[in-house]
Amino acid sequence: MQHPLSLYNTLTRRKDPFVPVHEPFVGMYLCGPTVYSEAHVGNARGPVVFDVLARYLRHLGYTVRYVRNITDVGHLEGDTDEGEDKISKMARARQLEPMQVAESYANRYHRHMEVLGCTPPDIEPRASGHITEQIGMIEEIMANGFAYEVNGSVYFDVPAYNQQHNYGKLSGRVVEELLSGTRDNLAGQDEKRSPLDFALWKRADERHLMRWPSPWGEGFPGWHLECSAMGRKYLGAEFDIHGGGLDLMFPHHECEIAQSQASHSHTDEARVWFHNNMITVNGQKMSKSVGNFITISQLFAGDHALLTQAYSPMTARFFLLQAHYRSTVDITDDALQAAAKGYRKLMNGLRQITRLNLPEGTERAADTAAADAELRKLVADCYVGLNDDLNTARAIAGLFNLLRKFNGYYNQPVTLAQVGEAALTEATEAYRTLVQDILGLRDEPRANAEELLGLTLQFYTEAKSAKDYAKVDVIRAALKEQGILVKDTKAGVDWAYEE
RNA sequence: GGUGACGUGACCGAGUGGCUAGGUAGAGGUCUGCAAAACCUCCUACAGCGGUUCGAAUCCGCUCGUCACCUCCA
Repeated sequence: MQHPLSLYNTLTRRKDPFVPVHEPFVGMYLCGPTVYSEAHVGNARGPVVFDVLARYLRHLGYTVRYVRNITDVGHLEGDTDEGEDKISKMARARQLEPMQVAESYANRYHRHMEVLGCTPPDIEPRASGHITEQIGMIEEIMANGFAYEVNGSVYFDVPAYNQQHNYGKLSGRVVEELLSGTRDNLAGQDEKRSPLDFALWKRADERHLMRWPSPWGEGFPGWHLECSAMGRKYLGAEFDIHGGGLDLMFPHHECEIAQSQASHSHTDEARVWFHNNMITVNGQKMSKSVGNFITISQLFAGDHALLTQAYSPMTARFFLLQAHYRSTVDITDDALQAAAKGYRKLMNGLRQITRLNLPEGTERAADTAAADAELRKLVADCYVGLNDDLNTARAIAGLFNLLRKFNGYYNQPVTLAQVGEAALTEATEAYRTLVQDILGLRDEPRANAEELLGLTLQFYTEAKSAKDYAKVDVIRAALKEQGILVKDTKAGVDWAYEE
């Protein structure tokens, strides 16, 4: 498959041409949500960007298998090993079954992803459903001498691993430097041989709600393990693209690579490690711990001190895609307002391209070569942007340039006659494809049907009192076409759905 | 402290050794009953100071500033 798509690979620190392991198949894995609280806008960036990547790869003709996990077990609270996992903690606080908490947030996450236009992943495995696989992986790592058991917990032996492999290859870290930087941070880590070691399996204390039997007693899996285990199960020992937020690069993804190397495959799990940058608020990373976050629900409702109004899901998607995924993007009310208008403009273009017909009596120019070439260049620019490390910002800029052309044709049919039919069709189809299929921006109906109906009934009432029965009949018939019955009652005009 | 990024016009935000980014906002114009939309024109910026170069916002150095990771985080 010939195409010039290049992606920046964190592992190689440069843009490399994308070559799948098993063409035409592409396996991609994205670290999904930990379903113990409401997702914020920052959490939406990865899925949106990864969705565009999946859409574009499909557009290029690949058969994509997209896996995104749901983390419903295990992530420790804080950096001590005494913590309880987040879901258990919340469940205890609310007197709920832990899975109830997870399920409820997972459902909400799905709704948000849906309205954000994210195609569901092909497989959405849950950590809790893959305990067996995770235990199996731990056993492999132990058998290879890269993990040890202490008091019912199993730890990954980073120094041992680093003697044969390179721990830190993804994030550019050096084990010696990491060691020197962690000296005063040893509280509660006495079970570990090295402070860099990380848990593969944790013994559950009596308070811990989520627990599973294992060869080492009752416990739960470590926080980096699920992705390695599930990625391997559904995508193979070496798959194509592993994505996630930049803040997962270390230690999470670093540990994933170590686990994969140490257990079985001697691969880096994925060929391309794909990291999106953070959303900032006033220049500072949006994060749960800092508390400067806007939840997705708050954004959609306009329910936040930083927001003057509600912003629709598609506005949010457009806003995210207007920046390149490897840049930080600062979220402000002004920026969102600008995005809302830009998004609308793009949507108006979607309707505009259906109206570009040569008027009766207008002759198409004999030689359209120049105009055709110009139009094709504008289309090509969009793809150049996408191919260059999925630069959606450039692609969108290209779309606006195209749209300006289309609007010009519409205003001045003379100029429309200068361009050939084939080139025009290509361009309008490219516009539609890029906007809807690749960027995944759909037209959100803006008009409120009830209000429009109310307006129509107002005209109906006015026509009636003016005894303009011709108009009255026209309105009634038109509404009947839409399945709406107008009802003249003593109390006034009302309506009902036709039964 | 270690490591790594970044500083673009009123705002957001691409990009790059020489060629218009784009969106939003603002000004003028065309169109229009008024308006809106659209189109045309304008506002032509790259933190500061040096250096390399025929030429740098783009490469190098220094200074200032901001941020990220090193701990749960997309």
